[in-house]
Amino acid sequence: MVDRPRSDEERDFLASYDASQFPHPSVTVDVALVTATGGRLEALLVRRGEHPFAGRWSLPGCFMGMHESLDDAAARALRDKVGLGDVFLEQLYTFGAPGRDPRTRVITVAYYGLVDHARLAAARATNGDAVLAELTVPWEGEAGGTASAAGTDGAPLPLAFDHADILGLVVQRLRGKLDYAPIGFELLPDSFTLRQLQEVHETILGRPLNKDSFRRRMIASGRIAATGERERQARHRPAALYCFVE
Amino acid sequence: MVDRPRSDEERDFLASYDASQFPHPSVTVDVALVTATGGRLEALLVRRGEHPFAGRWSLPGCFMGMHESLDDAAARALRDKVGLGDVFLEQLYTFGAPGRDPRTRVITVAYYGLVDHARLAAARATNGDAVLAELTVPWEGEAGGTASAAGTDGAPLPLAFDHADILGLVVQRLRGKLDYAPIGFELLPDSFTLRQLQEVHETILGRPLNKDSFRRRMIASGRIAATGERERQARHRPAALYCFVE
DNA sequence: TTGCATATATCCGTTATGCATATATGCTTG
DNA sequence: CAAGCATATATGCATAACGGATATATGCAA
Repeated sequence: MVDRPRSDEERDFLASYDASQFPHPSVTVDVALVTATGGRLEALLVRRGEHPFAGRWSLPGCFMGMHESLDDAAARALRDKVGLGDVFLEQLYTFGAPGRDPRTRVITVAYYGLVDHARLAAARATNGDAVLAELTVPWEGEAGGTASAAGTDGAPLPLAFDHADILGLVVQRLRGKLDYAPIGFELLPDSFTLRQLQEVHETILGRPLNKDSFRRRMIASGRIAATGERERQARHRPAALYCFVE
Repeated sequence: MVDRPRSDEERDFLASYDASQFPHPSVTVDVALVTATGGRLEALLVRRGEHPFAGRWSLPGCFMGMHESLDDAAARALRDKVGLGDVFLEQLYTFGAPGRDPRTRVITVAYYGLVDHARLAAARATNGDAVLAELTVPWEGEAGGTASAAGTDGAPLPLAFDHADILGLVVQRLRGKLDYAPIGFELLPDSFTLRQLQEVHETILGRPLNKDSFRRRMIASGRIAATGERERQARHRPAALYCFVE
């Protein structure tokens, strides 16, 4: 990181610095892995086997290592707990309310990851403790809605810690970034039709979009390019396939 | 926070939990106090008297207390180090690269605060170790530019830790949020003219804006209301004064 | 009283958008 | 093999947002 010449005096200071003189909070990283499919937003949740919140559902996460960056810790949590690598991952927000973890003071740096549904479903299938939960987030009542999670049978899944707040903020962030950041593409496979992209946008925003205007905006945005291929196996005129560029 | 009935077993688990079994990083909060005036973006920096980075300039900050929220810690840093309260304060990003602090592993939760220039200049005046530095941030080269700070004489002010990155991200965030979040108003006194508001926007964005279109957008936004008062002491037709609503 | 400098209002051409309509095309079905 | 289906793609048009120019208003200074 920052590297510069140091005086002898500063070297002495650093050598005698005692970091343990004050109590330190624990720091964790939690990752909200989100995907969109069939008009639904889904997140991967893992069942907690141990206290606290044993039996409830939580985001995959881990304690920070002393020598890794925050981004690396998030990627590690994803690899170790979900078995996924090479995922779009971005820091979301840091949650540190006293009492959010009943064990001790724990500050968590929340990340969100975006994956296309097929990959996430495959990753979930190899993990017996994980589910893809459907997210419901009301449109922000100023404070920003908290999320509700439901299983495939529609039954509500109780969440651990403040993870409902984290998931709520993820969806809020996606809604806000959608039209100026290339995040919709991360929820689709490498090539996709404009209709698929529109469905992803509508799922995140929770409202229908005008088809023509959406097509025009996307094509004019310069962020997608036609692959020359066409959709297959559709029982109607096949749509052109596009891919994300730049 | 989260409160729910607990089993005896869980109570036992919590009672015997030992948080000190693993090493913990230190956690700090840093606040980038920013204002806009005369076409310049300025941030309040304090001179570090002690190692590490003694003599360099840094953001006001403090170590996290064990029983306060992150927001409370940021407000405390502002109160204790700058003497300011009742400031628009929002979490920005958490920086935790290993080695960003040569003492030990320190993760910092960065906040940004927005104040009108008169208030910030007054606060600075009561603090001999502080300066208002002019910020220069190139338009994001993807990774997001780092900021350069300069004193009133134009001389560059060397920054401590990774605070140049933090300040760079602040400006980037302001640029991104400016047209959908009410942040411009936070940099002005309670009542202001449309030209002042436009200047703030132009300062943050770093480019001139169309005057008529800006007026129309602001008035149509419903976020400002005419106070009925008019500008005074102008050597031309006085502009109507507006205030931020809701 | 006159002129200055800027605020405020009006007008207009261009562009983005919502909406309707027309045409194209791979697949399915008889 | 032909007709029909369902959706993609293209075109046209009314409306609203926007950039830009022009005209008028107004407090202050000379």
